Amino acid sequence: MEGTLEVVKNTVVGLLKAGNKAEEHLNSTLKAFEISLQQFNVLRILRGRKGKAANLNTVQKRMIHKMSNTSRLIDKLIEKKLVERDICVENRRKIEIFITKKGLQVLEDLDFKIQKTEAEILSPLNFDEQKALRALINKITLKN
Amino acid sequence: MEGTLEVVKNTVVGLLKAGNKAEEHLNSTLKAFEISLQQFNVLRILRGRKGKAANLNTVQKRMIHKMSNTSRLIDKLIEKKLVERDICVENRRKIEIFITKKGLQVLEDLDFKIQKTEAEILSPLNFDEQKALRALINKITLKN
DNA sequence: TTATTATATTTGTTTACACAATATTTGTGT
DNA sequence: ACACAAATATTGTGTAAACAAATATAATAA
Repeated sequence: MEGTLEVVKNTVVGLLKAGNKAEEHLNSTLKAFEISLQQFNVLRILRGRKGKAANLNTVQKRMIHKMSNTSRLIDKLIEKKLVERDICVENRRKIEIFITKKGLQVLEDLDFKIQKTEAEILSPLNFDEQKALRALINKITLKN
Repeated sequence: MEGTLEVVKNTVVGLLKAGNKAEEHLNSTLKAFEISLQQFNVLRILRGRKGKAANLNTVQKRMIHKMSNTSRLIDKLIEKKLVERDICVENRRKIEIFITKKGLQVLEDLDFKIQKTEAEILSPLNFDEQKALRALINKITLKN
């Protein structure tokens, strides 16, 4: 009979491995574009805002990696002219970030390749299994 | 009707987020012991060898993060006297790494705390769900 | 044997991360 | 209004990561 502790441990280790494997896959796809997964993710968040700006705080909360210096990540995207940064007029502590046309273009160029990579990552699972996995993962992530 | 692409994308993003969340949890538990998750993982791999040495290659293959410079990670563990390194006599290219008594002691001190953290990570799931998650994740990880 | 190729690990270097400290602006209480 | 606390973002600094290049040993072929 399998012990509870073992299941927990193996599941967590598996989760870490699966996450890292997915990350490696995606990073290797993104590498040709000289863009990191974190940067890509921020771009996608900004695209999701449909033109509206987002302040750093909001971006940070939605990021995959809860890194502490999002400022510098944004700096890198600005250097590449993929996003722009303004000071928020209502609250001058905040800044507003939005994606540029070039940023949108880069995302468009990437979309198909990333879709393919994502599909590859989940290829061992059929559609129902993918949905099941997502449901389980959401329970973990959304709670707390 | 939900599109396939959306499911794939959301599942992958969820996987990344869940993995990173778990990593943060574990790292914060390990922080007090001034040991990183990667280092901890290597220690657990070595403990699993029950005294037998492992060469770097083997360790690297079992690691969660497929980082390119495991040498320096081992250096850190040696500095802390948690592992030792010998040159393999049969094949002097290889090195043999094994965990010290101090390393085993540190792991023992950590075991309960890590168990608790792991349980916390999976706490939104009941036992059957945890097993289901593990099965799905294993399919992803073991393939390829 | 000698040259060539493959394997295993280490080292150099650039870049990114973690964490703390520091502005800067806003909100609150007296 | 003023002092003090909270919110928001940036910067400084040490450490670890990514990636390539180098080293050392072993295996193979000519």
